Amino acid sequence: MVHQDPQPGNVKVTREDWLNVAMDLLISDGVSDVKVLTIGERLGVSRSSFYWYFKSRQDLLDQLLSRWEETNTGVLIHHSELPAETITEAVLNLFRCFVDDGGFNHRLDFAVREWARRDGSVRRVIDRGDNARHAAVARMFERFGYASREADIRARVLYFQQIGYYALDLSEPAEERLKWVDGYVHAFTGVVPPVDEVARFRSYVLGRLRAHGV
Amino acid sequence: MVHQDPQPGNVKVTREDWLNVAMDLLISDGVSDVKVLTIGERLGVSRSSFYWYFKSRQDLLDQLLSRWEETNTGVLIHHSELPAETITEAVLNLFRCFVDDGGFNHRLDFAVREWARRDGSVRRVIDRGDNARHAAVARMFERFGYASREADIRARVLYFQQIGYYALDLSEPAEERLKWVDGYVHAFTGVVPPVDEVARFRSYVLGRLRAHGV
DNA sequence: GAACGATTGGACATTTCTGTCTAGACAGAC
DNA sequence: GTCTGTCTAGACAGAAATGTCCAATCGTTC
Repeated sequence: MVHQDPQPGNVKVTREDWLNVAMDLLISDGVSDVKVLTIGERLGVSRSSFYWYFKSRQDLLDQLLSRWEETNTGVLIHHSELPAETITEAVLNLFRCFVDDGGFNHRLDFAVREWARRDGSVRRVIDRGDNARHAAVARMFERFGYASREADIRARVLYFQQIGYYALDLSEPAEERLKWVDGYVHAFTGVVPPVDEVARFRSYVLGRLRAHGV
Repeated sequence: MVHQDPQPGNVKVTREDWLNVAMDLLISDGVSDVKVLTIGERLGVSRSSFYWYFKSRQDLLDQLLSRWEETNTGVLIHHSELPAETITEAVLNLFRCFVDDGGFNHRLDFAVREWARRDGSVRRVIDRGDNARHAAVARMFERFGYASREADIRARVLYFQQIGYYALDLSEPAEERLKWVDGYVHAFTGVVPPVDEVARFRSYVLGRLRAHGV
């Protein structure tokens, strides 16, 4: 929305502005509502100048998909590789990316998944991401001595369950969701998490909440 | 598609025909592609006669949502209540509704979930269904002696994971998926399933597949 | 301060939907 | 056999989208 260095000539918005508003629309309303007219109206700019920056609507959508690919999957993999003393701590570290603001954006993830249901090329991009995510979580379990097959299954249960949670689109307040954390960790790892690990996670989440004034 | 008893007069299609084709479209292409023209073309009938049977497109959509409500949730709850000797057998019984043809239709479920993301009234119907499903699975765990809190969490892990599996929309062949069954049951219940229970489930699924000539 | 060129706006064409209106077709009742 | 009520087709209107064309605008450069 902010134009760092105003371009020469009669410029009102940049290509980035178009992309940012398009991304917001994709997340909140789905790909079918990413419309040139709507974005133009939000930017206070004529619809036709869109075609200066993009070849077509499809061109814009391709850019959005590239953006998605760079964000969510990378964040999740990074968190799965965070150093930890125990498997339970590793799982709690992974959970952090689901509560971090700059972390995993589940609404974006589902907007893209929905899109993929009707577009084969998007489907392929998603499959690549899901495989990478599952493999990263499985490696996390293996690092703590789980045999390859068990690590694979536990990674499936953990990752699929997390995606399922977002698929349901529950609007559970964070305090409510926190109540179940130790239970989840136990179910995912087969190990009861030490109380101090869980306490550390709880205060991390609550701190985040306060920092953003919820 | 079949007209049991041909209606009097100049009748080509019935209200049911319109609804069936609309449901197929909802499942395969999503609610935004449930279009009067498209359905009419598939039925080989003029678009305008749609308005004889339905007040408007919205009227048709309301009917589709009612149909969904009657099917998926009921099937899942029924399977969660099937008699079993052990918790592992009970979980395997529940799994059956995910492989049965007349069972849980996951593509329909996601078509409706996607729809709910942009329609508050649909959202409320879905929430009701999800609560009922989760409660049914939790009751299943309680029946086998799990304490209320643990039953609740295990129900979440199981149900959310299953929904997550379908959210990913993997196209895993049944044989591949079957490989992990005992691991899943173990992760969900904390109990290693007896080999004969798993074998019974396997042959049930494979029998189903053969019966439908896949 | 005039020319330049990167943007922008408005008019136009086209497609794809929903919904309305009216005349016609067709089986069965009389 | 005509009448009646139940569907059906086609013409029309209108909204919402995408994409094209060309003239207008406004810093920058010379």
